[in-house]
Amino acid sequence: MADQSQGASTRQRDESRRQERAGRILDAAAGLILRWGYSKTTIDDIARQAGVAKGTIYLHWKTREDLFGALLRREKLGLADDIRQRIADDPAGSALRGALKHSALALMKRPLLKAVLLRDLDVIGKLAHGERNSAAQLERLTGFKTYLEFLRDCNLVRTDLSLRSQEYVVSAIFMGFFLAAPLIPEEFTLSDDEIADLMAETVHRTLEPDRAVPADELQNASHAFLRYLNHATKTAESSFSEM
Amino acid sequence: MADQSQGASTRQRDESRRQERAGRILDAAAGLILRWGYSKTTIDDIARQAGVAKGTIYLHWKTREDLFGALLRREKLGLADDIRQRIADDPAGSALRGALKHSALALMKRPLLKAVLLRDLDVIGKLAHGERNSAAQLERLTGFKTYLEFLRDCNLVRTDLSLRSQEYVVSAIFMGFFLAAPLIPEEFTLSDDEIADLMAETVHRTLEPDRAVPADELQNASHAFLRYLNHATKTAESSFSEM
DNA sequence: CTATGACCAAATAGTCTTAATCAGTCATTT
DNA sequence: AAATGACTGATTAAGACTATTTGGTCATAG
Repeated sequence: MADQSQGASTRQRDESRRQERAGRILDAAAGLILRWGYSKTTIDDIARQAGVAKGTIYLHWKTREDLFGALLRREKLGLADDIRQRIADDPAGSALRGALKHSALALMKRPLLKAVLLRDLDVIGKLAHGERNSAAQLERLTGFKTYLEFLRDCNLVRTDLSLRSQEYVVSAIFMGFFLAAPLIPEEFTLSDDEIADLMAETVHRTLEPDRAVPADELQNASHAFLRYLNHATKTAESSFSEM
Repeated sequence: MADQSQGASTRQRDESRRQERAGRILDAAAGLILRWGYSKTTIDDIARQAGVAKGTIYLHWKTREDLFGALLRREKLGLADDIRQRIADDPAGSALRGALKHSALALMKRPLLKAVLLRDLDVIGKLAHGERNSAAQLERLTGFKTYLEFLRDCNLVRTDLSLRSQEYVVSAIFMGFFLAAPLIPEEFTLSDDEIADLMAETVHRTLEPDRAVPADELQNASHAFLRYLNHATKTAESSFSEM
């Protein structure tokens, strides 16, 4: 006999409906967590918001933490996709400055990840806590390091500066432009796009040589960054920890 | 008659002893607050540590908050002095980059103010809380603005960038290099001096024109920054609020 | 076979009472 | 007059107990 009782397409459809429902649940969780914070968001709330019974949620994830882990993972993968999209739409700006600018802009549109990055404890609670120097974060940074090393080999960033320093500079600029916004009095803040552009310019002037870069080298840089993204994506897929 | 019962020199000596004792008390408070945090530091602790009776503390300050206000004020004035000293010792590096570098280095040596800046709540508790957008902070920023405006007038910083953006860039760089250190995994951090130098270089390459600057213009810049410092100092003297 | 929601144990929040601590005062000592 | 530390009232912590909530399960319905 071919199939027991259901056709392959049925099984497939069931699986896709399942995925869609999982997505709805995660959507509900994301919305609630942003509105009420991590610790105040209960499984019952999520079930009600998603229009499923509580038990259904446990058909998808074993524990509450698994659910939030999946949510963060989805956010990270989505972020990586957004960045890839932006880079694809702007191949000219794919050197280091472009990578940072597009990452920043994409990140600003993801309030959950923004909260994680800014360690906005009201929102994420202890979800991403106690993992500050987690293996994943380290791996992410070392992945970034190989990207930077590649850029150095291509002379797409200055080489008269140690790799270590360069890493610190990139991190500091990225975090600074991000963190400054909420800490500065309102009347001094700028729009997301202005911030991203200024960040890009800062990185450019500080770390990139001012020679004109041929298009094919930009392609290389672009590919290297995509490799980094893919690497980061892979580690995100297999781990629960924070950014 | 001349004096009632004590000579002027005696009165003077008493006053200086008084000042010295006030200093000892503030020293004790600073040490305890750094070790145990603001909320866990009691007046009794401070008195014991300073070797005075509790009542004596109230001969100097009306309330606990007054004491901590005085402590913060003293720290701020000391910081300003340190910065002035550094600038005086390095007149060549007194353009914007030097101002930031010296401010950063001076600040790093003042753990209490560093905690306030980094909003290290474990240390400062609610001491500097609820004043985020305080009038003092605003005034400080506007004071900095006039400094920046002066630098623009002298062509000591780029003018092809709005003042507003420039302010944001300076803030972001300053905060970024500061905040990155504790958030980055240990094996990626740098020494204070390295950080300050990188910060200075970043500010230089991002905001300063690369023309060679004559010594007399540097003098001007130096004076302008000292004016800003004096302004900030004055507002610190008259107010209790945070940095 | 899937989805549900009543159900349970465990954790959390709330309530009340008691004990301890602390900021600030002031009578006493030096 | 200056300095002290025992004292006080008010705030906070601790504890004991109860009520509520919540993560997770599972027998049942569809």
